[in-house]
Amino acid sequence: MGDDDTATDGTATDDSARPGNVGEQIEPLPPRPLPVMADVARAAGVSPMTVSRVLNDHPSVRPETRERVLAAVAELEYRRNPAARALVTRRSQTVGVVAFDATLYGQSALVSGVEQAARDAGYFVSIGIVKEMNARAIREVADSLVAQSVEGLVVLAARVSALQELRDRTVGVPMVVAGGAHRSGLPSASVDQAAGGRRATRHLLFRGHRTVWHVAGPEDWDDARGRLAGWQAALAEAGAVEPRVLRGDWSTASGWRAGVELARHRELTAVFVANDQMALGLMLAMKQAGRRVPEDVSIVGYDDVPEAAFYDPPLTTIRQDFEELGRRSMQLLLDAIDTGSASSSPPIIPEFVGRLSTADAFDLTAGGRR
Amino acid sequence: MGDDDTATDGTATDDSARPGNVGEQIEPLPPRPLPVMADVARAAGVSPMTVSRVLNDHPSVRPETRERVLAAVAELEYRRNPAARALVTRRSQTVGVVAFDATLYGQSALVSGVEQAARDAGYFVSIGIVKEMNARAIREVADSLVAQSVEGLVVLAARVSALQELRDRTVGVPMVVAGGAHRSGLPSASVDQAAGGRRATRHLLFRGHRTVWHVAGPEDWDDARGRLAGWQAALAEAGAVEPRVLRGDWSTASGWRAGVELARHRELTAVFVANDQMALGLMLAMKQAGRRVPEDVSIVGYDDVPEAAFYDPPLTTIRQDFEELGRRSMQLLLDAIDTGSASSSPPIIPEFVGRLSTADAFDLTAGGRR
DNA sequence: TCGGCCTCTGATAGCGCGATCACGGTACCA
DNA sequence: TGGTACCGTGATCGCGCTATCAGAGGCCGA
Repeated sequence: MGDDDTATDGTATDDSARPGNVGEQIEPLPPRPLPVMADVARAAGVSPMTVSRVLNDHPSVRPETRERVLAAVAELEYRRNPAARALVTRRSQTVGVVAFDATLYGQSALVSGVEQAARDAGYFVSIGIVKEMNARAIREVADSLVAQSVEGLVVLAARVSALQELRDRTVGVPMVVAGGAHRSGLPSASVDQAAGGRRATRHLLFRGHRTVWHVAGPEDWDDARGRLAGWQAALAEAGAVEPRVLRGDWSTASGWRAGVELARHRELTAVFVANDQMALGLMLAMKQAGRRVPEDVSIVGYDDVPEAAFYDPPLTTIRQDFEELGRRSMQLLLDAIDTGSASSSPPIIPEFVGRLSTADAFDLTAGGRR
Repeated sequence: MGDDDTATDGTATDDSARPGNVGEQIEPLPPRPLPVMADVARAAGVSPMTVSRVLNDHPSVRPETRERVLAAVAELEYRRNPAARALVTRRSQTVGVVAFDATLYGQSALVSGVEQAARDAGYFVSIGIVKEMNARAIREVADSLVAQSVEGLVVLAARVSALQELRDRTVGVPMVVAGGAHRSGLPSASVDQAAGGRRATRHLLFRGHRTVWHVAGPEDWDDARGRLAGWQAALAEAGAVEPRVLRGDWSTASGWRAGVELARHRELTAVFVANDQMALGLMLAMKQAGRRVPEDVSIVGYDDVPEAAFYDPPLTTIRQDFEELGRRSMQLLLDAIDTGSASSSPPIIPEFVGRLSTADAFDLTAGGRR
């Protein structure tokens, strides 16, 4: 191929089996003769500068000149070299996205929204996925993205503790958080989780349930905290007793475990679960324990994943518009890139979606079965 | 794309409020005084070239010189400018991923696998999401990624027709397909879908079911074709009659619709569904129609999404290792980038996961209900 | 008729890095 | 001791593009 692989020489070549860090061996690819701006300029009979102006939509170019240039561009199938462009403009036209476990529905939906908004704005999206959502891992990924010259970062719904640490030691580019980050002090676009939690809980209370149990998400996720706070607020305003909180980790399995535990509480008639996946697990555990949904136990989930309408029974839940959230985050980031100062956008109010997993608490009010 | 938006001409300056395409006004960001290689060189008392060599792990640098340089790098928090680097090496260290609806479990899991493998290899991942999986949309996104100088592309499990068209008009960089693409002639890493389909079907036949119905994925997805072919093969080798194929679009809703239709066939006792989501919808439809799972109807899904173990009943399914598939695709792509010639890797054999959605066909063999 | 100004275009000079070649030094052999 | 072989290092140049400024030409009003 190309050539070299400079390691030749070698008496003591130590070059192989080197851990993949800073250096990495970069062999130039065999040069394909791509046209450059000068080629276009020649073909169009103008100077390279004029070609540049045309491609940048600079106003002061005569229409016919522009035409000639564009014709030459099309003819040669010319494309600007983004590296050369980035070198001189100091703009990479790229933003980074830090995601946690892209297979979580919320995360992947956010990625979609962010990607779409970025594309619309002429930006590329470079993605980094962290296995564990702690500050060190996030920082590591964020740094690598920054090293790649992203102009800004979107961090997808992360742990509060991690965000706080991120806020303290800046990464060098604007950063926004998609999803809850109220307490982190970082600019963010978010959903009003407390409103969602309140809505879910009120629905169950209005249905006649004496109180509502809650299976929360991990303690240090802002989203989880908001939903929990909303649940507490709704119980308080109704004068209902607040049962002990159970914790899950968003996974279906953790919801099932919570369900196994909750099924022992025979007096329980209503549960608000902090996401749909956990609600699915919880419903299974309940049914396995002989408690029917919704006849014996009413359940409300959160997110409205596409499958939720087809759970058995179809799940009453709170819908978050993740794509919109992604778009807003991106808009915030673009503003921050342009103006240098980032702000937060007002929270999106989530939407109640009534399905069949909740029922009136007839039995209780009528003193029936329990 | 030629690009342009030639419509300018307009005597009057029409430069504001222009739709965000090629041109985009690029204003330079306020220059932050980042250190450059010369700064490091000065600090270390060497020439820029030596700094470059150290950072590229070039062998011929005296260890103590290297130390000095690395100390200076750390001191100044120097990071190489990737644009400048890319300009001269002609390597962007970036690969593109074209995904279709990132919220599909398979797609997002693939993204995870690809990202991880790319990161391990020192590459960045730029993502493009297509709304519709046709050749035009894919090509558009692929072109934009190529315009961004990605060194290669991974296309996630796409439609056969789209791939064929892609193969014919090359995009200019190596491309591999993650997921089925046997028939497309493009290099790919894939799962042996036929083996999976056969396994699922055989399981049901061995359980005593006279035959097995199939809810397939979209006709022009290679994955869907493979599973269907495996199903047909298993039926044929067992001498079972082959029922009419139903089609879904991978969505839970489409599975439910298929279920509504299948529930009318009272003689039906076993269904192999081409993915778990559709299986979920189908199970609900069956139950709504009064057919119990698995007592009346046995169901096998495909994918083993994390929720499948908590469906009601827990779903027997075929597990695909998406992350491994993503890694292999990336490896293939890296090979293609290095050697210029792409190959396919041997298909991964999916794994059978037995759960509770399938039962022996007692009734049938005993001539019982139907 | 001329100067001034606007419109359009081009020449030049980097952006920050790595490839190349040249060069001073040391080690080694005859 | 001289020559040869490196080894480690630096000077120079160019990657492809855009910012800047200068300049050619045309238009207008004085």
